[in-house]
Amino acid sequence: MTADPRPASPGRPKDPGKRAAILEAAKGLFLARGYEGTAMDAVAQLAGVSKLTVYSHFQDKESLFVEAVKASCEDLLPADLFVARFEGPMRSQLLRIARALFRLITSDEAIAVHRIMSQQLPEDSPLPHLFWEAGPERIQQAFADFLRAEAEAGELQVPDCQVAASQFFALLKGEHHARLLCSCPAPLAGPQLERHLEATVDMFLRAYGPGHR
Amino acid sequence: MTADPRPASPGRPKDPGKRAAILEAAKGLFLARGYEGTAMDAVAQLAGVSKLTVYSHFQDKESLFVEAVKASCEDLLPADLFVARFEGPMRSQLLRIARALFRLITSDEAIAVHRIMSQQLPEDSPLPHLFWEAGPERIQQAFADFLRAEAEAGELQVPDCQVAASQFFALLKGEHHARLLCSCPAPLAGPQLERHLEATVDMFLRAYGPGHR
DNA sequence: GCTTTACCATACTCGCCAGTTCAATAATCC
DNA sequence: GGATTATTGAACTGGCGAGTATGGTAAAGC
Repeated sequence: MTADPRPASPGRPKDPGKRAAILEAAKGLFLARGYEGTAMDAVAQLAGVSKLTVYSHFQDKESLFVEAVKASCEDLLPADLFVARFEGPMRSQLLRIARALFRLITSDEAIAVHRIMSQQLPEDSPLPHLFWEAGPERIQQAFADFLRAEAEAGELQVPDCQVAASQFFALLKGEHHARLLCSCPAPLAGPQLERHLEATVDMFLRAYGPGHR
Repeated sequence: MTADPRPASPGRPKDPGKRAAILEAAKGLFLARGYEGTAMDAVAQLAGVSKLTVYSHFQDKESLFVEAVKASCEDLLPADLFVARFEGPMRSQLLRIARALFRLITSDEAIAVHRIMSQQLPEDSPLPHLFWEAGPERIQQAFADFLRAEAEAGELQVPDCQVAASQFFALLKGEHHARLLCSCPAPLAGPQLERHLEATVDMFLRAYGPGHR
């Protein structure tokens, strides 16, 4: 409906390619240097575009910031859910999920977005809710659904799937995620990473595995 | 040794009260408004002091910032360890510890410090390590020691106390801490809070409680 | 008394940056 | 063709804020 191929206005149409380039540049700079640390001139230059063009596509710096962060949030969402297959023993499935999610939430881009959200933004900014519901909330919900299905199949004993999903993510993020946010990372090489994932899954299974009590 | 009552220099000595006032004002403003959002004039005014006095006590804005954040970190440390008493059943003890720690890490000041640490600071800034070792690291270490003692007393079965302590904190922070950081808090009133604490402790006990396997 | 240093108030310099103005050129619709 | 709008480059405005300069007053040691 809004995809009208005939532009309602006469004259030269705006180049959507430029808009995309500006948005891409803004995503990179805002995530890397923060809001204050990013000058509009820098965005224009990186996008290969005049500053006035930036202001013709976006009302002001704050609008551009919001659009850029929104776009980054959507980038992070792996559209396909991670819980497609129901094969193999529970521990292997959980390990596979844990591995994928851990890579996602410790990615440079995810950490950068998380940092942006941790600044104190204007009181009425829509970004926090937007981020939370598009990101953690949605993934956690999908995982809770997975748990519910497995519980009904008798593979798990989970009294409250929401709580269990929340706990799983808390364990998975663990100390390392907090350290990444604080730019105080402990080196987490391959085998240590795998040990962390196993410790997470094993603790989860001791609490909710079949026949635990 | 450095507490020489005789000032080595002649002339009027610096007023340590002023220095403290400046530092106090800086702590408040930096934590509330961030580095960029805080003007030196504002610090001076809030401290009831001339701007030049600020610059006579601290070299520049960045030095003041570092000192203020360092001081805030130390404020957060409850000098007395929380694991003094060994009375009552394990679940009650853990609940008591969880309650105290949760109040600490979700306090306004702790969240503010956490936010500061989440900005991307200059590459070589000493703050992240300083914060981490004075804060989470130390508390977690104390808790690990507590676990070790209990394990030796047969109250718990903990193969790796460091890992277990880390997991306990991850669970305790949980979803709520992340939401606080993102200014996207879910209301966590009294009874829900207590349920969260119980869920945390119960999961921990299922994993490491006596006779779990 | 003298000297030295801390403090105050004000005004100032200077760089950074958001946002605008202007004159010219390019693309598109009629 | 003409009208309309997009885009450009460069110069410009205006505000904010870090850090400094100046001239004066107050407190300490001698």
